[in-house]
Amino acid sequence: MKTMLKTFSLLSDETKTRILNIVSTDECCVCEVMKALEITQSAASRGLTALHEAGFLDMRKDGLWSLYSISANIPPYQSELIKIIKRELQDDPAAMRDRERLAEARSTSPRAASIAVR
Amino acid sequence: MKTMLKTFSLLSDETKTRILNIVSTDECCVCEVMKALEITQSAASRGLTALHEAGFLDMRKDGLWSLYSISANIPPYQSELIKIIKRELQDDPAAMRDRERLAEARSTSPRAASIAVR
DNA sequence: GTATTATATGCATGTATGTGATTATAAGCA
DNA sequence: TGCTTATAATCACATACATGCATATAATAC
Repeated sequence: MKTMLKTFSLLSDETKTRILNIVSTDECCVCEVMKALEITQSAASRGLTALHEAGFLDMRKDGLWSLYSISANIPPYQSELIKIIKRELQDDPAAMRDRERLAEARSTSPRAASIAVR
Repeated sequence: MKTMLKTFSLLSDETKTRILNIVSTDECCVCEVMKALEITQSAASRGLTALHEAGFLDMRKDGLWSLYSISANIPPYQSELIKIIKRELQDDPAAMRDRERLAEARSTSPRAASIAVR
């Protein structure tokens, strides 16, 4: 029960929910999340770390970048929560701007080249 | 988005989650919830009121009693959240005791008679 | 080597919220 | 009219936590 409560607590925070929403689409580094959500580097890093520790996100290092993506092995209830969030944020104005700014950040960041290669 | 975040915040609290879990089975009055969870009357009333205001529970008055039950018309995502909670708490020790004490409270409370009639 | 970039973390602060104790309201009963 | 029971609301307090700022760490480039 404790784990589930912690998860709900995590998702009751707007920043973490918005982060989860954009990372659920594509693997992101910290500075992309920071630019997409227009939040400080500190907030982006902490939000991603928390989602990683809660089991939502995988993390891998690539040079200077820490890359976060939806965890491959996720408990069923977390997977259902992600679905709920993605559906609710589909038409949300703030979330839509997040997605736009993420695309913009991706196309101009130093990572753009390596992303294009994938 | 705000509504969903508020809902997650609500469910990140153990008391409210346990309340929702037992009320999702049967209509309950405040004092039954209080006895089932072994919490104060204050905590039981506040938890039920919060779940009612969030749209999870309906409330009706019957004499001295305030009776709460799962809301008839509930948004899809809330209904999914209830399913998740019920599944996670199925084998939870604390939740199992809650259910046992609820049955006990129901069989001995002044409401026992009116329940039996239903 | 130094400089730059990306990320993580320690610290202090403000806000939100859960809690018990108490009080208020109100219905039913003698 | 009291008296009891059930519930809700107010209050003061404590805890949890999200945040920005500053700093630390680490990898890459020059």
